[in-house]
Amino acid sequence: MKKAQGGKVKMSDIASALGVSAMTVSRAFRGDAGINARTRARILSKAEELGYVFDSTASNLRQNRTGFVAVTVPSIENANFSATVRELSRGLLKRNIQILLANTEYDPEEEERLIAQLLRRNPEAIVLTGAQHTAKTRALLSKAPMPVIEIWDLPAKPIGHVVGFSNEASVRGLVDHMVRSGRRRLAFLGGETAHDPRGAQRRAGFVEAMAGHGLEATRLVPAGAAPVGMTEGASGLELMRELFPDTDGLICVSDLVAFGALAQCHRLGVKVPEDLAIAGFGNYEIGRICEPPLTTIDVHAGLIGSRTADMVLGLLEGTPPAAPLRQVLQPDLILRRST
Amino acid sequence: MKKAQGGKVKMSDIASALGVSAMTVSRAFRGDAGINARTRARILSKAEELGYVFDSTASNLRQNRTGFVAVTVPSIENANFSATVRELSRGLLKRNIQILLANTEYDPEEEERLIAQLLRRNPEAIVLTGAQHTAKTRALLSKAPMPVIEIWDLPAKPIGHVVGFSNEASVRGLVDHMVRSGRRRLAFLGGETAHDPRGAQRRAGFVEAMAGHGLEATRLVPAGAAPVGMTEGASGLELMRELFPDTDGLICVSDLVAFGALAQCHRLGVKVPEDLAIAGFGNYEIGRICEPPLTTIDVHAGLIGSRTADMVLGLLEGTPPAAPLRQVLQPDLILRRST
DNA sequence: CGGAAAATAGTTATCGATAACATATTGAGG
DNA sequence: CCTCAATATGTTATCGATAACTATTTTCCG
Repeated sequence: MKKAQGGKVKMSDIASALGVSAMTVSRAFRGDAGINARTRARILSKAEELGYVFDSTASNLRQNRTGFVAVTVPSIENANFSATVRELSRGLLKRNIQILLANTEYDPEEEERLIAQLLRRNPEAIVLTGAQHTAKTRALLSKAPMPVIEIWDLPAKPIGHVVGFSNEASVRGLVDHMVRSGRRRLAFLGGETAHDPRGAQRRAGFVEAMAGHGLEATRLVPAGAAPVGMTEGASGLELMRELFPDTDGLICVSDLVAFGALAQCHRLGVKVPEDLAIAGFGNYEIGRICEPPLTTIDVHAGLIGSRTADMVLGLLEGTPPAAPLRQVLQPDLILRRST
Repeated sequence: MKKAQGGKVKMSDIASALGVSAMTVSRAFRGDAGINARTRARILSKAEELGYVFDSTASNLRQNRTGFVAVTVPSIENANFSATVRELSRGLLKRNIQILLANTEYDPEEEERLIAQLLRRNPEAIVLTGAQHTAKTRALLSKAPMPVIEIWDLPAKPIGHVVGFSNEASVRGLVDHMVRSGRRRLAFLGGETAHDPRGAQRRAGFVEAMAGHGLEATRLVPAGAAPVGMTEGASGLELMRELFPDTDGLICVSDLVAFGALAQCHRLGVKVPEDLAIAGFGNYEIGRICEPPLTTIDVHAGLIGSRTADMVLGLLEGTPPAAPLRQVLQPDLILRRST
């Protein structure tokens, strides 16, 4: 039942059908103040009758506004990132702004290609998850006319605005907790690759925090290339027991990895937390449900999204701020029975 | 370092800088055949020098092509849907087509609002996850000039094209397996609400399959409104034990729910599969890792995405098919130790 | 009732790239 | 040296909505 007839209905069609001008129709659609209520009603009803669909491409060109925001994420399959995207999307919906989504697959080169594509579309703002970019990406974006927001990290040299938290400091909270409860032989699982900057920061935070307690952070277990998930957690636990059999506390780069390790402990008869304390990162739903539930860091992934949405809307409506905005969120330590 | 200078660089600026026409610049950018290689090189290098960024809004208007596809999902946080989106995105990237994403939050009214918005943007195609729509949505889409594809279901009255699988038939496979292994007092957890049509179909499939074995499907346990996850699985198991304590096999509306139930069994000392067999749906990563790993149905969520991408590309390039396309995928039964 | 302000609507030009058509240049063959 | 085709480039009009400006009608006051 596709519209077979050639010409599509446009504003001027409605206008001539009613003997008014196209401009009046345009005004009616935008709810412009200076238009007679009855005229407006006639226009809207005629539009409905003709099956008119507003064409935003024309409007986009004329107004130099597109009404969407470009968003890159390493992987939309990660529940943390998708929570951010969801809240971002929900927040932007208040102003009818939509999201143009791109997956970088944890690859800065791919990110560069995607951003080059996205820029051509004139998004109202560009939101980047992560702070690791190629030089060319940085160059492109620093010249871009729209706001750029890096989220999920606290870059030392931000391109524009920032909504993030400190991965290092968050891990410190976990280490402190483990040490406080008597564990000394701590290991960290994951985050060894340059390809996963957030994981690497968490691992760096681990090393740093251990040093703060006068402990050596020698128990660093690799988990492979990002994205690492439950599968890598399970195999990683085996590797840990092989390399550092005396470990009494394990901090994992994410709850998914921690759960994989926990499940493997189950299979091997390792008691958690008696034999081994396990902590995750990210406060995924699974950490709340599994047995024992996981001690973790809640990074407030959804909040990052909603705060970003608020920041975008603020930037679009108000006057540009003198200095780039930087919003630092405080993750929370969540203590559960796995430690 | 924002571009402070007023005017943005456009094709005609490059053109006049080189003493050629804007048309030639346009041709150079699109790699048009009839253009001198040296001219083209000069244009591209001058564009680089001036920091030119192609403006697709103008191109969109003139060519009546936008280069993006609108996609609605109930929730991007669901790993199954996000896998579909990822593969869809990946597949469309081959032709530089991007995704405009919208979350319906499992609400047909919200879907209607979103689709009305998305339509104004002239997407090249519209992909809807799910087949439950309001009458107005159906009306809007059946008049829409671009291809419409419903995925993840096999609607009786499709709007346009379809890439999906049968939820009912898939659950039948699980029931058959349970019955074959001697279980008779089977329960189904979830899918009772009209708000979650896929869950409802799975539950209907359960009832149907039980009837096929001459068994009564009286053990239907509600899990609450979509989205249901691990939390509802855990509470649902308790409810099941209260309502139907003699149950010996539990089929859950998803792996997440099944895992929640499994974790609760752990806590209550219920042995799986000895006391209770548990099966999930969707083949999420968690089902492979948890202990015991879950019997489930692999619906090939990623494949749905890549097949949809192929279908979209085919529809955009070739001549429109005489009849709407309908691609039916076959989910696989995956047997693991939880049953 | 006169006149100014407010309310309402119309005209024209424009956003930037590109389709469609027109023109200029080159080169090969006779 | 000329013709015709192939190659390379230029001109003009256009996609559809809307900003900026102008014109008309109403309203409301002294």
